[in-house]
Amino acid sequence: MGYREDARKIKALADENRLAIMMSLRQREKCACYLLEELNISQSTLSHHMKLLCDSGLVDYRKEGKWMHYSLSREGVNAFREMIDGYIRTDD
Amino acid sequence: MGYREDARKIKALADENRLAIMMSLRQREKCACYLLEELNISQSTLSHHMKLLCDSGLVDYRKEGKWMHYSLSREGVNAFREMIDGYIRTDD
DNA sequence: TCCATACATTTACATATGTCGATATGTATG
DNA sequence: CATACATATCGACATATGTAAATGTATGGA
Repeated sequence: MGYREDARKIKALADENRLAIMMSLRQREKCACYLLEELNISQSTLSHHMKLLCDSGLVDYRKEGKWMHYSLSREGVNAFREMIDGYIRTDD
Repeated sequence: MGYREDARKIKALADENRLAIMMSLRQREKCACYLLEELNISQSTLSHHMKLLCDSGLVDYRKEGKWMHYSLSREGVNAFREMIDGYIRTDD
């Protein structure tokens, strides 16, 4: 069973800065420089967090010139929800 | 904002052994000694994981004599689901 | 009361993770 | 091409986390 992979995806969300990023992305697509102003973290730290979120599939990216635009991935988010549900559903 | 508390709860699920425990508890209530046989971990490690799961609210416990019986908490699980949803919902 | 059983707590340690400064890479613009 | 800007990667470090052995605590039976 692939508990390791699922744990890795859940870990992508298990950090307060990444939760703040997710909340911000719920509104609309944001570029990295915008997120950087919202959060009190360094640019390298933000880049690290965005990599984890993108790798997990929760966040999509779009490169436009010098800018990286990040947004919630509808597919990734739905897959995540179902994955979580597989662990916490109580089968009434 | 309570990102820290939410991150803590999500972390409770972000481990492969704890995911295996959740899958096992989906079937029915289990005592610690039973879980111990299912998982290849030491007794102290299991106890540690159960504490994290109980603290997160996802798992309920019931003490019966020498035995500890663990089960999914319906309330905790529903609260967890909604908490997660608050971060990944895309507001269509 | 003594002992075995079931579980929790403590302690120690190796690995994982979050963080930032420094540096590298890529992109537009003069 | 040189420079500025946006972002990624690297290196180092402190803290968090998962793990198990040893020990502590509670419960029940002989």
